[in-house]
Amino acid sequence: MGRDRSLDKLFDKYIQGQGIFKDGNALRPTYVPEVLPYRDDQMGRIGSILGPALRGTPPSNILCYGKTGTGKTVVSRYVLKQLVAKAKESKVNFPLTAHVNCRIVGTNYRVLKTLCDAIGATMADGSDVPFTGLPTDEIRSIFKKKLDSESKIMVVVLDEVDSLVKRDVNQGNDILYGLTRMNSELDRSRISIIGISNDLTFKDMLDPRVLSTLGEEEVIFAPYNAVELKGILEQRVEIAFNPGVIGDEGVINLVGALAAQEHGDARRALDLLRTAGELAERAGDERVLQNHVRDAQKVIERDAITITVKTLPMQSKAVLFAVYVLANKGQSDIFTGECFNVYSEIAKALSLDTLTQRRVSDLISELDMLGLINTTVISKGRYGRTKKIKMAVSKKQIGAILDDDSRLNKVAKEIMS
DNA sequence: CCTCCACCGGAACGTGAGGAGT
DNA sequence: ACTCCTCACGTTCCGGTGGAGG
Repeated sequence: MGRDRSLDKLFDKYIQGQGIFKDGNALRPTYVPEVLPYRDDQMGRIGSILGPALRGTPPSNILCYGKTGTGKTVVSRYVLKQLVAKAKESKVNFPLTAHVNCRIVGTNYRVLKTLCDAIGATMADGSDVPFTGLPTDEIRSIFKKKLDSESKIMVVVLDEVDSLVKRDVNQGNDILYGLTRMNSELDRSRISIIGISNDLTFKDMLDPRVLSTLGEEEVIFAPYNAVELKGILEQRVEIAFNPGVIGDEGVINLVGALAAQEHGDARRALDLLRTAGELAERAGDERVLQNHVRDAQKVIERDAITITVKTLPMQSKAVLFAVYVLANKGQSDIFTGECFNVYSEIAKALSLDTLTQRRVSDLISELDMLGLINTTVISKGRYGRTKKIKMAVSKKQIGAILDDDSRLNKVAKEIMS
């Protein structure tokens, strides 16, 4: 088989490390850099709250607030890392730490399981605590016993705690209450908790008893402004890309500007930069240019839409499909009534239950909230009052995604005619 | 100025699935 | 194995309404 010359050259670049990326991980959300710019206030606050741990005094619990991509997670990780390093260096009893993402580990049991793993708590026979099967009480006491035997202070970071409470108000409160109460059941060890939330209103859902202990200290994370975003990007570019790949100052400015529109979301900015880099790499370009960034934004947005549409319940898909069909007929003004009629046909063709118009009206509102369509309530005077519906994303894309669904695909043709 | 359309959107209720408690 | 709760998803019922046409 003959060798493809351009591929050959492309692969060479990887072998010689001459590609776009030097270390793409530096652009991932989990990366903790050596230096964290612009968050001195927050680091100082958290540091001074946790500081007493070095003298063996249990620190207060902390709640961190701020929108997505404002550095809450990375700051807490960073401070804990430094704290442990300092303690080891000074030969004092160093604290234990654990980081739990509550959006992923959503139940009491699994939170405890994560904590057990973090401190190496095991079953009586020395094997790991099982994923499931134990009564929650038992895993709780295993954890307690092990922690107490360590005579240490443990700092637990509960990332995205709000999702815990949102999923199940009662259970969420139980978990938090159980953790905060544990201190009174421990003899030689202490737990302190750092809760991270991007929802300010989440405090309202907390049980007052939980709130009073958990919210002893609060740290607010303001969004990054455009200048700060630029600084962060420059720092990461150094680590992530090979020299000269981002030659153009405009690239960073553009990424910063686009992310600043999204309330200064640093995660978004880094994501954008990474995707732009990947696009450049895939295209075989040697440098990342502004058009790669623009393309990257489109790719990210398109992926987000694809995921929302694909994960839609079947009924909602049918409603969306109805809007799509009407929009494809060249109508720009679609009203609830027509939409419902078309939906009914689709539902019949799909042998789906036909929902009532009232329910469909709610589904339409949901699609609106997801940003897939736009609706406005208007009055047609004599001819009633209704919602005017418009597609909010490109017809082509929606068409392609819905066409991908085998069930919809089958009925698509007969409906469209 | 009044009417009256075609729907909006709140409220209360029904149902089946799934989890916790016992 | 059993009941009891809770929740998501739907339904039924209904009062409310902006403005074109009379």
